[in-house]
Amino acid sequence: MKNKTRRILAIRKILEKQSISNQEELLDMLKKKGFHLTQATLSRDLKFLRAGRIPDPEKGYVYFIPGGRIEQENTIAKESIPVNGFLSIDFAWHLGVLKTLPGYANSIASAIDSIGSFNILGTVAGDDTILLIPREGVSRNDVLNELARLIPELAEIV
Amino acid sequence: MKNKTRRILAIRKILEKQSISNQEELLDMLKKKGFHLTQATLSRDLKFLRAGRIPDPEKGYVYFIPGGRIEQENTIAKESIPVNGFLSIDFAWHLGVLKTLPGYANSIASAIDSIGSFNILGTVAGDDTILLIPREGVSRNDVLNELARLIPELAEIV
DNA sequence: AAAAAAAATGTATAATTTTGCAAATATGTT
DNA sequence: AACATATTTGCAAAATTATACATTTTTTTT
Repeated sequence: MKNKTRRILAIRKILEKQSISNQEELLDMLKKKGFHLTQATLSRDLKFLRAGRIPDPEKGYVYFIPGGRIEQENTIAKESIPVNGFLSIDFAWHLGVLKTLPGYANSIASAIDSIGSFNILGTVAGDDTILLIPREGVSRNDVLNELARLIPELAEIV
Repeated sequence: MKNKTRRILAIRKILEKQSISNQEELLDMLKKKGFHLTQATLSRDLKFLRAGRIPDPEKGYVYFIPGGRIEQENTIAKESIPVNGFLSIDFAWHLGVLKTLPGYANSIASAIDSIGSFNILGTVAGDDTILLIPREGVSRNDVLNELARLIPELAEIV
């Protein structure tokens, strides 16, 4: 099934970059890229991707993928940003969840790791979220106090 | 030629209000409204209007007019935008673990974040896996219900 | 108003896309 | 591994959409 996945990603990439006006055309491109499939499968792939087709003055009709989510994220960022990108922290059970500006999670997480706190077992960072795992028996306040060394804003709420 | 104009407007109005999945269907509606035309003309009208068609979980395929109802839902939208690439969800303890197609985790996670659910504290995305942290006291079903807004497939199992 | 030009439409058909079904692959279970 | 389940895919055919061409209708020009 890895095949389908790679293909789907390739299709998305192609559609985002070029103007494709029918499936036959896209099929050729995919074949040149080494994918082996039929038009029927391609039709299903496009459905899976929710790729639509819209009339176009130039090419007659053109396929497109709705939702450029990735681009939107890029524009949202970089604005009223606190220097370090930290946004908030919450706890659920024993876990801490930090929210950051998109793309900041890793650097903040690694900063947290670097303080080598005995109280903080480790962190897992995504793009804009950090999962923080405290050692057993460590209170939320303990964690907040540790973090306050890195994140001044926290000093106020501890 | 006044005819064409009235018809074009009627088509636009219909497409903005209802989900039409093919030209035959739209043709019937127009005929009931007193317009007399063939599918060929309708095809030309749709091209004139730049009306596109995109895959839809409900009706298979749905026509839309750029700038109209669906388009807005898909682009701007505070409303739920269906996401692609979702594969499965499981729970371990209080944590949800979503599997996605490779490379999709981040976009789906960010879609989840964007609905701003009080129930969902945050997510952490890898390449094809998302860790979802619910707020304390939130049930699995609560989470599933939130997610169903983004992932139509979930509506069935909730 | 007649002639010429342009636009709109239907018919028939071509082009394109979708899908039912069966076979092949892959995944999950015991 | 062997069996059961589920997913993916190709093939062929159906369904849908687009268009070449001829004809009619509308608009413009004289």
